[in-house]
Amino acid sequence: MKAERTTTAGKKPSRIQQRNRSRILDAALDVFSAHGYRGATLDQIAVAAGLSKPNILYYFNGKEDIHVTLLSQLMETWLDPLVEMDAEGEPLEEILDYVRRKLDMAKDLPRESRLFANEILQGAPRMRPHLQADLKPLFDQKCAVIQTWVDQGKIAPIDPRHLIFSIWATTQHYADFDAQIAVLIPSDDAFTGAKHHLEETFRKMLAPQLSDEN
Amino acid sequence: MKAERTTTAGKKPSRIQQRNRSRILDAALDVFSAHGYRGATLDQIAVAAGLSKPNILYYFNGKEDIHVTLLSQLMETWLDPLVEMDAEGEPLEEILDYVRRKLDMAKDLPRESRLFANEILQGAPRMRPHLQADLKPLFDQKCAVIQTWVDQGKIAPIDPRHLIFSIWATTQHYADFDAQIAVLIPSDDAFTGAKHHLEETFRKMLAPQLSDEN
DNA sequence: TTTATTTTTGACCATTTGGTCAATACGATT
DNA sequence: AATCGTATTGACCAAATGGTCAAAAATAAA
Repeated sequence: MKAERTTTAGKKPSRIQQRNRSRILDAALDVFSAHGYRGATLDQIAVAAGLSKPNILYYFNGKEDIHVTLLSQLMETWLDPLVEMDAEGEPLEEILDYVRRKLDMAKDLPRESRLFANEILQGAPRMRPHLQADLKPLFDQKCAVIQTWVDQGKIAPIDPRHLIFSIWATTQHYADFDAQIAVLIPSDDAFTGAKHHLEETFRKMLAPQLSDEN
Repeated sequence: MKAERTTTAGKKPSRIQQRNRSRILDAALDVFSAHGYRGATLDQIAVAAGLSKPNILYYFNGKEDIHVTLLSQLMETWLDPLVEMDAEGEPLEEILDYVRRKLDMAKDLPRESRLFANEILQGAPRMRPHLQADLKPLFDQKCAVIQTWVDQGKIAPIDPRHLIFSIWATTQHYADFDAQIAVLIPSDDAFTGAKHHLEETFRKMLAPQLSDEN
């Protein structure tokens, strides 16, 4: 029976273990997000982490194990902004806040955004289970919430599913397609301009039809 | 001096040559768009093309040559919808038509969309020159056109650059993130729903401020 | 039918890459 | 200081992969 200190750590992770595992994960995030799964090599990750390759295999069962660990961790962070959207809050502000959180995320966590994008682009081979188990229920639930807002006339009649897709697409675009954007506009402008633009855009998109709203 | 029948074909390409080159490119589009540059192998491309690996190296100078050829060809197709946007046309309709063309493109050419997305995600290592030389000037020119429409009050005041980004993001999203969308909604609905949603969205976004328009 | 030219391929190669392993260095506990 | 479990690594390995090449087919030209 193997030691197996990776998947389900038998006991408590030592100080040094915790430090090295997170070093590796951070390095791997760099490399995977920049080159994709196949494009990343253990040697690159090792160098970036400041550890030897065998040492990395001491902390993780293999390349895929690192990648999966990364994606699993990411999922939580990734869904959080949507989780926070409150059914009890003021509809328009709730959605606009969601957009803001998503855009901040693209700005502050571009590596994570690209890691995710890469995985989905390749058909989500290692992530579909997570999507099914975690994203789908949350998505359905929040769609229902938005639908009630629509039904109550609090926001314009809109398909909640495509609204969410639009939010994902427009915000993540600034992280995922950064290389293209950098060619087209001064890169420092991008996020400040985007913030204003998206705020205005979604405000107009969601403004309830003029009639007798409360 | 080498034969060099790849880059700048010295003479006229024979029937068989033309057929095989396009077979290879089509197969490569499949493989590259599905696995990314590094993830794709010459063997996969060879099998998909129904040719032997050495035979493929007979028609192209190497893996990178195939990839670059593909990207170069794609660029033209990819920019076309934006090229067609007519400065003389009716502003709102011109932009909405652009959105429609872009969405049709995501629907009909998902492989191309993913190939492009993959390349940009990796930092556009092989495409930045093309972006600078082809995309940038076109982008600037069309931004100027849209800006005049804004200045004339024909459409709502909006940053043309971010408007275009939003169009790219929302349309390409349906091709690039297909794997995710397929988990969330019945896949056949996606594009029809998207068409209506995006039409409404951009119509609202661009509706000129209510005042005395012509 | 010959001859010249273009295609095609089996057999190889050098490198890269994910992964193993025995041996060594290290750190805490007694 | 001796001991024991934890960390670390140099040396390897097998498989995968991009690419080469000389020889054989196939095709076109004479």
